[in-house]
Amino acid sequence: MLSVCLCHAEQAYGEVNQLGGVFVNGRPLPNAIRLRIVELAQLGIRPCDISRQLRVSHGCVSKILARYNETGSILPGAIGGSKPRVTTPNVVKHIREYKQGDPGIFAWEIRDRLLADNVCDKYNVPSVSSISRILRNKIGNLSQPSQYENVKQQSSQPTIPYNHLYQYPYPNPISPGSTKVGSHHPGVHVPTGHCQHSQVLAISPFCQ
DNA sequence: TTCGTGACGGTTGAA
DNA sequence: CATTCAACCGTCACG
Repeated sequence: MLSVCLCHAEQAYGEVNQLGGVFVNGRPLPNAIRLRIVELAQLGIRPCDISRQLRVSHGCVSKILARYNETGSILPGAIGGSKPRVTTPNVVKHIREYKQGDPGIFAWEIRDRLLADNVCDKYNVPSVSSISRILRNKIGNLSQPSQYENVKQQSSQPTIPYNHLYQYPYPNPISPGSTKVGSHHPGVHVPTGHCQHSQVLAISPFCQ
């Protein structure tokens, strides 16, 4: 019971599951635990045992392991936000082109051109304020915004990959979070490294 | 017994 | 600035 690392006031709150484990409803498990799940699995421990040992539901263990096998990342998916409704990648691309062709162009002019060029129709053309926001947020310095349209990659490496404020113990920069496809060696690439020799089960190499 | 799955109640964050 | 709402979360229970 008192083996859990409550080091700090951390997120000592939350709810307790059937196995006695602490979790925060709606929030991802801490990276430290996600990492342990993968590590134990690589050690040959069965998912059902991992579940009991870490007190994480087997459904969750199953999900995290499956995701790791697929993407090579232990990180949770991107939560929140909303998909572009009118601001599709294609629209953004055109706006960028218009802006590059005429840096002094007004948002309303861009809007007109989107319609004129049939990039959008009157039902899905972005509002002028949306266009302004696009110019500000996505285009900003139109110096050399990389030609390729990495549809959803662009926001993956601004600063820290995940949770800057959320009080998760962040032991190490697991997989860079973004370039998931990079390591397609599931089962060879667990970013251990810091778990020296001490038994992997020690729960608090990184409290705090 | 183990494990995949999906409903559920929850949080997040770009638009 | 506040609101929307679709994305993801982990747990639980079923099969």
